[in-house]
Amino acid sequence: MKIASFNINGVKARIQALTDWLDQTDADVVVLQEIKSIDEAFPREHFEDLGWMVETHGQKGFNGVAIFSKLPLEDVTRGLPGDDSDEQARYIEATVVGDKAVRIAGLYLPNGNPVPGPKYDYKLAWMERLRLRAAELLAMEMPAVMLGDYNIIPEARDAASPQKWVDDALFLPESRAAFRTILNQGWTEAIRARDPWGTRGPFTFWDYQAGAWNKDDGIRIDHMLLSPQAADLMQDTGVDRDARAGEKPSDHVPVWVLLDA
DNA sequence: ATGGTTGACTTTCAA
Repeated sequence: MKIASFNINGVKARIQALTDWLDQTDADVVVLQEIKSIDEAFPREHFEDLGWMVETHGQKGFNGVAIFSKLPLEDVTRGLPGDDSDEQARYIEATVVGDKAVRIAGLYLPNGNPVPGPKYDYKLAWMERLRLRAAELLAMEMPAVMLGDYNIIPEARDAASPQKWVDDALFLPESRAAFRTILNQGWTEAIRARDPWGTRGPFTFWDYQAGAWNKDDGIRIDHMLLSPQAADLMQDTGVDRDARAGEKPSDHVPVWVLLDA
């Protein structure tokens, strides 16, 4: 079972680029972030006609997540537990049944800028709720993957120019500590499991501004966390960097992990 | 060089 994540930065603007990428990936399951669409306006039939089962959790204008699958989906839930007053659409879960059942959580973690302020407070509060949900997923003792746009630069080597990010919500010590606390529950970060000693990158995001892509001035903020039962099944993982070089690209590229499941 | 670009959806915010 190949599982991928892609922050598409608007499904309407990205329908061609997303369709082209889906056509050449051999993923079985794809989680999407920043669909920037309400459920009723999502081009569901376009993707269903391409063979995908489509589950969305959208909102007007911003945010919004989705799961596409070519395998059966069960027990779909929308929203991150822990705050009934939270109206931002950033989290969706489903169980995908291949040779084995895998619980998939697709997430779009808050950006948190500017710091300090209510947006940063919301980011940290959201991460605390994610920590609690992550512990519940681990307690299931089944293959589980939490993946998406974490808006966290875990370490200096995950940025081409780390000094540019020292005051940014993506790289502040409190943000990184909250991410590390979740990891230390027992999750395995897929990319680092493949390449634990890598010195720089691989990057998953390049700003549209200031020629960041042409200078390879990127950061690694899209992550895949595997439960121990999922980590035991990992066969390969990677980043589809070429997606940033196409026509009208997203500012993120897809990341993926292959499980023996 | 304190800029620059993109998307959704409106005269501006979010990233």
